[in-house]
Amino acid sequence: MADAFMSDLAARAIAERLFFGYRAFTGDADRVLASRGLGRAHHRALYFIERAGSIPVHELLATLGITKQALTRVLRELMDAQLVERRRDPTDGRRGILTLTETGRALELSLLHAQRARIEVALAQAGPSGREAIHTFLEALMEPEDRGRIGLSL
Amino acid sequence: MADAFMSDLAARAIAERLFFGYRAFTGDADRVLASRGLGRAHHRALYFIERAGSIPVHELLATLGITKQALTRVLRELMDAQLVERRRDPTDGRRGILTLTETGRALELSLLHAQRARIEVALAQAGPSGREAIHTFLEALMEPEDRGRIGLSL
DNA sequence: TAGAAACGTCAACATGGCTGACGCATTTAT
DNA sequence: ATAAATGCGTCAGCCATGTTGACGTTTCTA
Repeated sequence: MADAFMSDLAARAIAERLFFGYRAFTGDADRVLASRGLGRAHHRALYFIERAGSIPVHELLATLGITKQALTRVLRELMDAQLVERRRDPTDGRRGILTLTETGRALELSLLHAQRARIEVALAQAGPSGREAIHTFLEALMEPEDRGRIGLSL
Repeated sequence: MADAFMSDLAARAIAERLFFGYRAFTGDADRVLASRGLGRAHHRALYFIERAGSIPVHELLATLGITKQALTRVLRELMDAQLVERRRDPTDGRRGILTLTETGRALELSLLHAQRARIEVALAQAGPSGREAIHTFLEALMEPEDRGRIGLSL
Protein backbone atom coordinates (compact mmCIF):
# COMPACT_ATOMS: atom_id res chain seq x y z
CA MET A 1 0.00 0.00 0.00
CA ALA A 2 1.01 3.60 -0.54
CA ASP A 3 2.68 5.76 2.09
CA ALA A 4 0.44 7.84 4.30
CA PHE A 5 2.68 10.83 3.56
CA MET A 6 4.20 12.09 0.36
CA SER A 7 7.93 11.66 -0.01
CA ASP A 8 10.20 14.38 1.29
CA LEU A 9 11.59 14.73 -2.19
CA ALA A 10 8.18 15.44 -3.67
CA ALA A 11 7.61 18.05 -0.96
CA ARG A 12 10.99 19.64 -1.72
CA ALA A 13 10.18 19.81 -5.41
CA ILE A 14 7.16 21.97 -4.61
CA ALA A 15 8.86 23.97 -1.83
CA GLU A 16 11.71 25.03 -4.10
CA ARG A 17 9.48 25.93 -7.00
CA LEU A 18 7.28 27.99 -4.71
CA PHE A 19 10.28 29.83 -3.26
CA PHE A 20 11.93 30.72 -6.57
CA GLY A 21 8.63 31.24 -8.38
CA TYR A 22 7.24 33.60 -5.78
CA ARG A 23 10.50 35.52 -5.65
CA ALA A 24 10.49 36.08 -9.40
CA PHE A 25 6.82 37.01 -9.32
CA THR A 26 7.27 39.69 -6.65
CA GLY A 27 10.50 40.84 -8.27
CA ASP A 28 8.61 42.06 -11.34
CA ALA A 29 6.61 44.48 -9.23
CA ASP A 30 9.55 45.39 -6.98
CA ARG A 31 11.44 46.88 -9.89
CA VAL A 32 8.54 49.17 -10.79
CA LEU A 33 7.99 50.08 -7.15
CA ALA A 34 11.65 50.92 -6.56
CA SER A 35 11.57 53.48 -9.37
CA ARG A 36 8.72 55.24 -7.51
CA GLY A 37 10.34 55.02 -4.09
CA LEU A 38 7.76 52.53 -2.85
CA GLY A 39 8.00 49.02 -1.45
CA ARG A 40 6.15 45.75 -1.48
CA ALA A 41 3.98 46.80 1.42
CA HIS A 42 2.62 49.69 -0.64
CA HIS A 43 1.87 47.35 -3.50
CA ARG A 44 -0.17 45.02 -1.34
CA ALA A 45 -2.28 47.88 -0.03
CA LEU A 46 -2.80 49.31 -3.54
CA TYR A 47 -3.71 45.87 -4.81
CA PHE A 48 -6.42 45.08 -2.30
CA ILE A 49 -7.91 48.56 -2.34
CA GLU A 50 -8.21 48.42 -6.12
CA ARG A 51 -9.49 44.87 -6.01
CA ALA A 52 -12.36 45.88 -3.75
CA GLY A 53 -13.09 49.23 -5.43
CA SER A 54 -13.25 50.72 -1.96
CA ILE A 55 -12.51 48.96 1.30
CA PRO A 56 -12.92 49.67 5.02
CA VAL A 57 -9.68 49.98 6.93
CA HIS A 58 -10.51 47.08 9.21
CA GLU A 59 -11.07 44.79 6.26
CA LEU A 60 -7.78 45.76 4.65
CA LEU A 61 -6.09 45.05 7.98
CA ALA A 62 -7.64 41.60 8.14
CA THR A 63 -6.68 40.86 4.55
CA LEU A 64 -3.07 41.93 4.92
CA GLY A 65 -2.72 40.34 8.33
CA ILE A 66 -0.66 43.18 9.79
CA THR A 67 -1.22 45.58 12.66
CA LYS A 68 -2.89 48.95 12.20
CA GLN A 69 0.35 50.67 13.14
CA ALA A 70 2.14 48.99 10.27
CA LEU A 71 -0.68 49.80 7.87
CA THR A 72 -0.99 53.42 9.01
CA ARG A 73 2.59 54.14 8.01
CA VAL A 74 2.03 52.66 4.57
CA LEU A 75 -1.27 54.49 4.09
CA ARG A 76 0.19 57.81 5.14
CA GLU A 77 2.88 57.49 2.46
CA LEU A 78 0.34 56.43 -0.15
CA MET A 79 -1.92 59.37 0.73
CA ASP A 80 1.03 61.78 0.72
CA ALA A 81 1.84 60.51 -2.77
CA GLN A 82 -1.78 61.13 -3.82
CA LEU A 83 -2.30 57.48 -4.64
CA VAL A 84 -4.91 56.69 -1.97
CA GLU A 85 -7.79 58.65 -0.44
CA ARG A 86 -9.48 58.09 2.87
CA ARG A 87 -13.04 59.16 3.63
CA ARG A 88 -15.51 58.28 6.32
CA ASP A 89 -18.10 55.58 6.19
CA PRO A 90 -21.43 57.50 6.03
CA THR A 91 -23.21 54.77 7.97
CA ASP A 92 -20.59 54.69 10.74
CA GLY A 93 -18.42 57.76 11.07
CA ARG A 94 -15.76 55.91 13.08
CA ARG A 95 -14.85 53.75 10.13
CA GLY A 96 -12.55 54.78 7.36
CA ILE A 97 -13.04 53.83 3.74
CA LEU A 98 -10.12 53.70 1.34
CA THR A 99 -10.13 54.23 -2.40
CA LEU A 100 -7.46 54.78 -5.03
CA THR A 101 -7.04 58.05 -6.90
CA GLU A 102 -6.77 57.95 -10.66
CA THR A 103 -2.98 58.03 -10.29
CA GLY A 104 -3.18 55.20 -7.82
CA ARG A 105 -5.25 53.09 -10.17
CA ALA A 106 -2.80 53.69 -12.98
CA LEU A 107 0.13 52.61 -10.82
CA GLU A 108 -1.68 49.54 -9.54
CA LEU A 109 -2.47 48.53 -13.09
CA SER A 110 1.11 48.96 -14.23
CA LEU A 111 2.23 46.78 -11.32
CA LEU A 112 -0.31 44.13 -12.25
CA HIS A 113 0.80 44.19 -15.84
CA ALA A 114 4.42 43.77 -14.85
CA GLN A 115 3.38 40.51 -13.17
CA ARG A 116 0.77 39.51 -15.74
CA ALA A 117 3.38 38.91 -18.40
CA ARG A 118 5.11 36.29 -16.29
CA ILE A 119 1.87 34.64 -15.20
CA GLU A 120 0.73 34.48 -18.79
CA VAL A 121 3.85 32.67 -19.94
CA ALA A 122 3.72 30.27 -17.01
CA LEU A 123 0.07 29.37 -17.57
CA ALA A 124 0.73 28.85 -21.26
CA GLN A 125 3.58 26.49 -20.44
CA ALA A 126 1.32 24.48 -18.17
CA GLY A 127 -1.27 24.15 -20.92
CA PRO A 128 -4.97 24.97 -20.91
CA SER A 129 -5.92 21.78 -19.11
CA GLY A 130 -3.60 22.61 -16.23
CA ARG A 131 -5.22 25.91 -15.33
CA GLU A 132 -7.86 24.45 -13.08
CA ALA A 133 -5.36 22.29 -11.22
CA ILE A 134 -3.14 25.33 -10.61
CA HIS A 135 -6.01 27.37 -9.21
CA THR A 136 -7.15 24.49 -7.04
CA PHE A 137 -3.65 23.80 -5.76
CA LEU A 138 -2.93 27.40 -4.78
CA GLU A 139 -6.35 27.80 -3.22
CA ALA A 140 -5.90 24.64 -1.19
CA LEU A 141 -2.56 25.97 0.02
CA MET A 142 -4.25 29.04 1.52
CA GLU A 143 -5.54 29.33 5.06
CA PRO A 144 -9.28 28.60 4.99
CA GLU A 145 -10.06 31.99 6.54
CA ASP A 146 -8.46 33.70 3.54
CA ARG A 147 -10.48 31.82 0.94
CA GLY A 148 -13.33 34.27 1.16
CA ARG A 149 -10.98 37.13 0.28
CA ILE A 150 -10.18 36.04 -3.25
CA GLY A 151 -12.06 36.41 -6.52
CA LEU A 152 -13.62 33.58 -8.43
CA SER A 153 -11.47 31.21 -10.40
CA LEU A 154 -12.94 31.91 -13.87
CA MET B 1 -9.16 36.59 -32.63
CA ALA B 2 -8.06 36.19 -29.03
CA ASP B 3 -6.41 38.92 -26.99
CA ALA B 4 -2.65 39.09 -27.09
CA PHE B 5 -2.70 39.37 -23.29
CA MET B 6 -4.63 37.51 -20.67
CA SER B 7 -7.33 39.44 -18.88
CA ASP B 8 -6.44 41.45 -15.80
CA LEU B 9 -8.98 39.42 -13.88
CA ALA B 10 -7.28 36.15 -14.79
CA ALA B 11 -3.96 37.63 -13.67
CA ARG B 12 -5.50 38.79 -10.38
CA ALA B 13 -6.90 35.32 -9.75
CA ILE B 14 -3.38 33.92 -9.84
CA ALA B 15 -1.75 36.85 -8.03
CA GLU B 16 -4.09 36.56 -5.05
CA ARG B 17 -3.78 32.83 -4.80
CA LEU B 18 0.00 33.08 -4.92
CA PHE B 19 0.02 35.74 -2.20
CA PHE B 20 -2.24 33.93 0.24
CA GLY B 21 -0.92 30.50 -0.66
CA TYR B 22 2.72 31.45 -0.17
CA ARG B 23 1.91 33.20 3.09
CA ALA B 24 0.22 30.11 4.50
CA PHE B 25 3.06 27.90 3.25
CA THR B 26 5.76 29.95 4.96
CA GLY B 27 3.57 30.36 8.04
CA ASP B 28 3.79 26.63 8.79
CA ALA B 29 7.56 26.84 9.10
CA ASP B 30 7.52 30.22 10.83
CA ARG B 31 5.65 28.79 13.80
CA VAL B 32 8.25 26.05 14.32
CA LEU B 33 11.09 28.55 13.81
CA ALA B 34 9.67 31.04 16.31
CA SER B 35 9.68 28.37 19.04
CA ARG B 36 13.43 27.98 18.44
CA GLY B 37 14.17 31.69 18.26
CA LEU B 38 14.96 31.51 14.55
CA GLY B 39 13.53 33.27 11.52
CA ARG B 40 12.73 32.62 7.90
CA ALA B 41 16.24 33.55 6.83
CA HIS B 42 17.62 30.69 8.93
CA HIS B 43 15.18 28.27 7.39
CA ARG B 44 16.23 29.15 3.85
CA ALA B 45 19.88 28.59 4.69
CA LEU B 46 19.15 25.28 6.43
CA TYR B 47 17.02 24.18 3.51
CA PHE B 48 19.57 24.74 0.79
CA ILE B 49 22.48 23.38 2.80
CA GLU B 50 20.56 20.18 3.48
CA ARG B 51 19.34 20.01 -0.10
CA ALA B 52 22.90 20.04 -1.39
CA GLY B 53 24.37 17.80 1.31
CA SER B 54 27.21 20.29 1.53
CA ILE B 55 27.49 23.58 -0.30
CA PRO B 56 30.18 26.23 -0.88
CA VAL B 57 29.37 29.61 0.65
CA HIS B 58 29.44 31.35 -2.72
CA GLU B 59 26.86 28.97 -4.12
CA LEU B 60 24.54 29.44 -1.16
CA LEU B 61 24.86 33.20 -1.67
CA ALA B 62 23.91 32.88 -5.31
CA THR B 63 20.98 30.65 -4.48
CA LEU B 64 19.58 32.90 -1.77
CA GLY B 65 20.28 36.06 -3.73
CA ILE B 66 21.43 38.03 -0.69
CA THR B 67 24.73 39.69 0.24
CA LYS B 68 27.46 37.94 2.15
CA GLN B 69 26.91 40.36 5.04
CA ALA B 70 23.30 39.26 5.35
CA LEU B 71 24.25 35.59 5.12
CA THR B 72 27.14 35.86 7.56
CA ARG B 73 24.83 37.03 10.30
CA VAL B 74 22.49 34.12 9.68
CA LEU B 75 25.32 31.58 9.50
CA ARG B 76 26.91 32.84 12.69
CA GLU B 77 23.64 32.28 14.55
CA LEU B 78 23.21 28.84 13.00
CA MET B 79 26.76 27.85 13.91
CA ASP B 80 26.35 29.21 17.45
CA ALA B 81 23.24 27.05 17.74
CA GLN B 82 25.25 24.02 16.55
CA LEU B 83 23.01 23.56 13.54
CA VAL B 84 25.58 24.31 10.83
CA GLU B 85 29.29 23.58 10.47
CA ARG B 86 31.79 25.36 8.28
CA ARG B 87 35.00 23.78 7.04
CA ARG B 88 37.45 24.64 4.32
CA ASP B 89 37.42 23.43 0.77
CA PRO B 90 40.52 21.14 0.56
CA THR B 91 41.07 22.07 -3.09
CA ASP B 92 40.88 25.84 -2.42
CA GLY B 93 41.50 26.91 1.15
CA ARG B 94 39.84 30.28 0.65
CA ARG B 95 36.48 28.72 0.10
CA GLY B 96 34.15 27.64 2.86
CA ILE B 97 31.96 24.57 2.73
CA LEU B 98 28.81 24.35 4.78
CA THR B 99 27.11 21.25 6.15
CA LEU B 100 24.38 20.61 8.70
CA THR B 101 25.00 18.93 12.03
CA GLU B 102 22.75 16.08 13.07
CA THR B 103 20.69 18.56 15.06
CA GLY B 104 20.50 20.81 12.04
CA ARG B 105 19.28 18.01 9.84
CA ALA B 106 16.61 17.10 12.37
CA LEU B 107 15.36 20.68 12.52
CA GLU B 108 15.36 21.08 8.77
CA LEU B 109 13.34 17.91 8.44
CA SER B 110 10.80 19.02 11.00
CA LEU B 111 10.42 22.30 9.11
CA LEU B 112 9.93 20.44 5.86
CA HIS B 113 7.35 18.19 7.42
CA ALA B 114 5.43 21.14 8.78
CA GLN B 115 5.07 22.33 5.19
CA ARG B 116 4.72 18.90 3.63
CA ALA B 117 1.34 18.35 5.24
CA ARG B 118 -0.09 21.41 3.53
CA ILE B 119 1.50 20.62 0.18
CA GLU B 120 0.16 17.09 0.35
CA VAL B 121 -3.40 18.25 0.88
CA ALA B 122 -3.14 20.84 -1.88
CA LEU B 123 -1.74 18.38 -4.41
CA ALA B 124 -4.45 15.87 -3.52
CA GLN B 125 -7.12 18.51 -4.10
CA ALA B 126 -5.67 19.28 -7.50
CA GLY B 127 -5.78 15.61 -8.47
CA PRO B 128 -3.02 13.35 -9.79
CA SER B 129 -3.33 14.67 -13.34
CA GLY B 130 -2.70 18.24 -12.15
CA ARG B 131 0.69 17.58 -10.61
CA GLU B 132 2.66 18.02 -13.77
CA ALA B 133 0.88 21.26 -14.64
CA ILE B 134 1.62 22.65 -11.17
CA HIS B 135 5.31 21.82 -11.44
CA THR B 136 5.50 23.28 -14.91
CA PHE B 137 3.65 26.45 -13.91
CA LEU B 138 5.83 27.17 -10.89
CA GLU B 139 9.00 26.37 -12.81
CA ALA B 140 7.99 28.71 -15.62
CA LEU B 141 7.37 31.45 -13.05
CA MET B 142 11.00 31.24 -11.89
CA GLU B 143 13.85 33.29 -13.28
CA PRO B 144 15.68 31.14 -15.85
CA GLU B 145 18.94 31.50 -13.94
CA ASP B 146 17.36 29.78 -10.94
CA ARG B 147 16.09 26.78 -12.87
CA GLY B 148 19.40 24.98 -12.49
CA ARG B 149 19.12 25.24 -8.70
CA ILE B 150 16.09 23.01 -8.25
CA GLY B 151 15.70 19.26 -8.12
CA LEU B 152 14.00 17.20 -10.74
CA SER B 153 10.24 17.17 -10.96
CA LEU B 154 9.70 13.47 -10.33
C1' DT C 1 -24.72 59.90 29.42
C1' DA C 2 -21.30 56.43 30.19
C1' DG C 3 -18.79 53.06 27.90
C1' DA C 4 -17.28 50.65 23.89
C1' DA C 5 -15.52 50.72 19.28
C1' DA C 6 -12.63 52.16 15.50
C1' DC C 7 -9.18 54.60 14.43
C1' DG C 8 -4.71 57.58 14.16
C1' DT C 9 -0.50 58.37 16.20
C1' DC C 10 3.82 58.23 19.00
C1' DA C 11 7.67 55.58 20.74
C1' DA C 12 10.67 51.79 21.14
C1' DC C 13 12.21 47.64 19.31
C1' DA C 14 13.16 43.16 16.13
C1' DT C 15 14.23 41.10 11.77
C1' DG C 16 16.39 40.84 7.66
C1' DG C 17 17.80 43.15 4.04
C1' DC C 18 21.43 46.83 2.03
C1' DT C 19 26.21 49.52 1.08
C1' DG C 20 30.84 50.68 2.21
C1' DA C 21 35.15 49.76 4.12
C1' DC C 22 38.75 46.75 6.19
C1' DG C 23 41.57 42.85 7.11
C1' DC C 24 43.22 38.27 6.38
C1' DA C 25 44.36 33.90 4.31
C1' DT C 26 45.07 31.76 0.11
C1' DT C 27 45.60 31.19 -4.72
C1' DT C 28 47.15 32.82 -9.14
C1' DA C 29 49.79 35.53 -12.26
C1' DT C 30 54.01 37.81 -13.35
C1' DA D 1 59.48 35.22 -5.10
C1' DT D 2 56.48 38.44 -4.93
C1' DA D 3 52.47 41.14 -6.30
C1' DA D 4 47.78 41.03 -7.28
C1' DA D 5 43.42 38.99 -7.18
C1' DT D 6 40.05 36.06 -4.85
C1' DG D 7 36.99 34.60 -1.22
C1' DC D 8 35.77 35.28 2.83
C1' DG D 9 34.46 37.31 7.72
C1' DT D 10 33.46 41.35 10.13
C1' DC D 11 32.35 46.11 11.68
C1' DA D 12 29.37 50.08 11.16
C1' DG D 13 25.48 52.47 9.72
C1' DC D 14 21.26 52.60 7.34
C1' DC D 15 16.50 51.19 5.38
C1' DA D 16 11.93 48.69 5.03
C1' DT D 17 8.64 46.36 7.30
C1' DG D 18 6.94 44.26 10.85
C1' DT D 19 5.87 44.05 16.25
C1' DT D 20 3.91 45.91 21.38
C1' DG D 21 2.26 49.18 24.28
C1' DA D 22 0.14 53.40 25.38
C1' DC D 23 -2.79 57.41 24.58
C1' DG D 24 -6.20 60.58 22.53
C1' DT D 25 -10.23 61.44 19.59
C1' DT D 26 -14.42 60.75 17.37
C1' DT D 27 -18.49 58.32 16.99
C1' DC D 28 -21.75 54.90 17.95
C1' DT D 29 -24.56 52.10 21.36
C1' DA D 30 -26.60 50.50 25.58
